[in-house]
Amino acid sequence: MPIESNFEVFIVDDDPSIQRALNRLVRSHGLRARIFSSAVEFLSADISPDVAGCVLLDVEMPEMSGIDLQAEIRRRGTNLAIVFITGHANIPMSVQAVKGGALDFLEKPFDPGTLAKIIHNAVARSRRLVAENHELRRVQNDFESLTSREQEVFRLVACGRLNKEVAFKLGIAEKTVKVHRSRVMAKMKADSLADLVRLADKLKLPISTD
Amino acid sequence: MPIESNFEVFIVDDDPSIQRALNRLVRSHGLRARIFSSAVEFLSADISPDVAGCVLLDVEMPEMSGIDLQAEIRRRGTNLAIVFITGHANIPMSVQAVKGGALDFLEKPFDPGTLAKIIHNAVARSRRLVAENHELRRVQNDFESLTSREQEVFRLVACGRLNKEVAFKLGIAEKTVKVHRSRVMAKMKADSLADLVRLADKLKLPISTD
DNA sequence: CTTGACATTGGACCAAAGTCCAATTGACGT
DNA sequence: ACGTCAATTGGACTTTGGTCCAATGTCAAG
Repeated sequence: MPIESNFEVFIVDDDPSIQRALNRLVRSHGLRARIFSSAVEFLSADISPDVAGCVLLDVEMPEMSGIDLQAEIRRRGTNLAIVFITGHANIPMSVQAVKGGALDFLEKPFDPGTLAKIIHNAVARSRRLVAENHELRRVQNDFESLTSREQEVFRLVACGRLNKEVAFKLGIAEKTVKVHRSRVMAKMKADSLADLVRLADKLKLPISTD
Repeated sequence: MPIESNFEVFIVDDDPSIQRALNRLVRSHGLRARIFSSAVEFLSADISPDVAGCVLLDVEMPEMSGIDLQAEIRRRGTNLAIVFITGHANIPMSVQAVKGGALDFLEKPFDPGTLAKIIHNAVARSRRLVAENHELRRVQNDFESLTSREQEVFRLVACGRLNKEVAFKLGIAEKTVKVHRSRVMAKMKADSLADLVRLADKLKLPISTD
């Protein structure tokens, strides 16, 4: 199962022989791989959240462990799928890794076919994450382009409030609410109230009933 | 940290000495525990989705393994948090368990304090699941109380269609759509369009733009 | 056959939302 | 001081949505 491109594989392992072995395997599936010998080296590559890819990660490395690197990768908001590949691991480690969102956790030596399947899943997951994240940032940008008043109106309208209720809560005229509201619709690129509500949910705007 | 009641702990292990040990530990936290010696015995208890609780589960048991039981528990739609506790486990097992949604995976002997913290998390998770599930079923019931026509109107309205558009799509008068629509609002107990949209999303009604 | 649920529509209105055009007031930066 | 942007409001409508009451036709179950 050859995987299309625009998907990158990052190999992070301090053992050159493992690097080569993984690299060969990855290439045999028609994928490019970038190789890093340490966690910090990988982090310095500063992968954009727009990149779909997966990280083949060794748990035991000097300086920063794979588990720590995973946390840092998550913190930085990349959208890569993380697959641990390791020689000497224990249960708590693997549990923490998977609980931390790792796609899988393989022990060496591993079956090449297994890795192939996992990479296939990684493609699907990472691409989905990239797409969702991209959409979320678009929505967030639009939201930030709203003036603070428009944001208030947005929130209240998304809670299902009538224009007159919004007006009362904000102490302004209903007419003014209409103006803000229509600007909100335009700036958020929503072409129906249903749309707007879904955008509000994506932004996790607080939904209060009061 | 004593945990309030209306939370049940299920111990599933074929070793009586382990059963007793876990039971003591659980009771010391002010919680009742029900003890089962096998997976099938536990399944025959047929736990309702309304029960908040956690299962302390041994992986290695005759007949049905803990992992298999986990799958069955999930399939049956209970809302219990699952915690594996085991003596002889391996990495693939723990990975599969956590990927399958287990809250945690402990090796014997385990630190009692660790289990206490885990049970605390289990309380939070299971209660949340129960609440969410309860709400979802309420919404599903309401949805099923709609006539098929009302369901169609619901779907289209939740997509942001105007009454006149819905009318055109269904080949009926706009007036009729209004009637269905107001019945939908009443039956779904939605008091605003925003509400209705969120209910549609909970039900995962298909959102088509055509 | 009768009853009841469901789908449909009309008329008459009222309420809510959306649209143009126009205008005033403040704050902020150049 | 000038220009721009944000916030505000009015007037005048048009469009949509929602409600009440009433009525007709279908179809299946009792």
